[in-house]
Amino acid sequence: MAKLRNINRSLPMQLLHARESAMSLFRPMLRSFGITDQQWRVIRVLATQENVEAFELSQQSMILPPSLTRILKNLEEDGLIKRATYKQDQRKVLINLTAKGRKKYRQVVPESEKIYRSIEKTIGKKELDELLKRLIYLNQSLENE
Amino acid sequence: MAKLRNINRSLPMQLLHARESAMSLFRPMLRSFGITDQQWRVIRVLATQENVEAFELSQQSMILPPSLTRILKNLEEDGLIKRATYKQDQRKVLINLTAKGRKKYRQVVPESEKIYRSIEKTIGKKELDELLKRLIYLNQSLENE
DNA sequence: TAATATTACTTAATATATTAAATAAATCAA
DNA sequence: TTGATTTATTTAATATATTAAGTAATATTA
Repeated sequence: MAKLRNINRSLPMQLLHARESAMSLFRPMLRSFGITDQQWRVIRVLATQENVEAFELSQQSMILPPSLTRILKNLEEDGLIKRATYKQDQRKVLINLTAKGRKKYRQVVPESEKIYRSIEKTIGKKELDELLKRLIYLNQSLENE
Repeated sequence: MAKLRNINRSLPMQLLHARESAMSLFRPMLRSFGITDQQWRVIRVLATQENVEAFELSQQSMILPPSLTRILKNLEEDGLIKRATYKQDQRKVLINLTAKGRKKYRQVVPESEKIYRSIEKTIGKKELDELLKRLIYLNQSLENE
């Protein structure tokens, strides 16, 4: 039978594995704050920018527009974000954190950093930097395909 | 306000980005064969082993048991896999590819390898090997946390 | 050996992912 | 300036992810 590379040599599988290994460290913490992984991705983007358009937010949080629509609906119901239509272009939606959303961000940040530093300690800062550098290079390379 | 590391320095985000960049190259091909990413993960595990237990398959395909239950149901309906209960332990389910499933595997493998080689060409074999090595190291390190 | 605990898997409920189609506002072209 | 096209977002439909709870079979233990 035709043979495929071993699963250990599969880049997509190793990336999935690594992502899961990493997120499994953050997930319980995020849940303890009542938010999902994706909600946190949205919040952290909004924490450093104001009046972010949905498409821009979609890109930065790596969440496709249809998923983002629902996530924003839930975050809005929870009072963490608010939407406003952009007057100059009524198609666009501008999104911002509410005071409650910013508070949530401030609460999560130190816990997140704590976990991140424990990862850094486990594999070593040098190794982590090296890995990040190569991931960024991969992302840039595959983007211009 | 408390500040979080830039998103470019976030390992989980870069891993997600990389995974998406990679999968976006494979996805259209898989869809053209009528299978999802996850179905392909299941099929490729089954292609090299017989009578795989559900839990084992779950581990190797990186799919949680509840998701796997549904995926197996769909694959069974499509006639690509078959389930059998293990006589010695009636709790267990043994899963195998059908002839149709093996045919699907044989059809996808060369296309998959083609894409993989194009990635290899884009970022360079050496760089890819280096990245894989570091990902495997990360996975092993985080596993024993 | 009957009560209890564990194991392997499935169901259920809610959230997200993916693809296609729909909608409404803005832009373009004849 | 109106009809066609594009843009930004949402709906819809199906598939998967996550967590908790349920079920049936097996293993343990008093």
